[in-house]
Amino acid sequence: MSKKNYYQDVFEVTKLIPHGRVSTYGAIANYLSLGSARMVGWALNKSFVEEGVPAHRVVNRKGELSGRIHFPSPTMMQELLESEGIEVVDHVIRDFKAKYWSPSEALGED
DNA sequence: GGATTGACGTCTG
DNA sequence: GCAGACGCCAATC
Repeated sequence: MSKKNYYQDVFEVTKLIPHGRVSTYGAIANYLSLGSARMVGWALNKSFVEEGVPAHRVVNRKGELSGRIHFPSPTMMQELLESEGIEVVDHVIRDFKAKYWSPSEALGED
């Protein structure tokens, strides 16, 4: 079994998100060719079983913390993002486009 | 084993 | 430009 499960790939990509950056479900889904952004969200739902997965850095295309409700605390996600220097207003990332990080950037990380 | 749901995204009206 | 509906694919009930 050299190939990991698709959600394991989601964990890996999510872990690759730099500090102070955020990514979207669609970007990861597109990068992993999952075909559905929902798969990413569902996979991240299991991310709690896996440690070291900054699921709080993953938001929807609108930059909204749509998954905050699945966290131990609905404010934990925002607190974590603010702790990384990401401004969050009304559960929405400010300058989301500027904080946006694409998994493709991991290729030329260097 | 079928129907529903789900941390979303894109299209059409 | 905003709102509503549909599609994705897998897991859970």
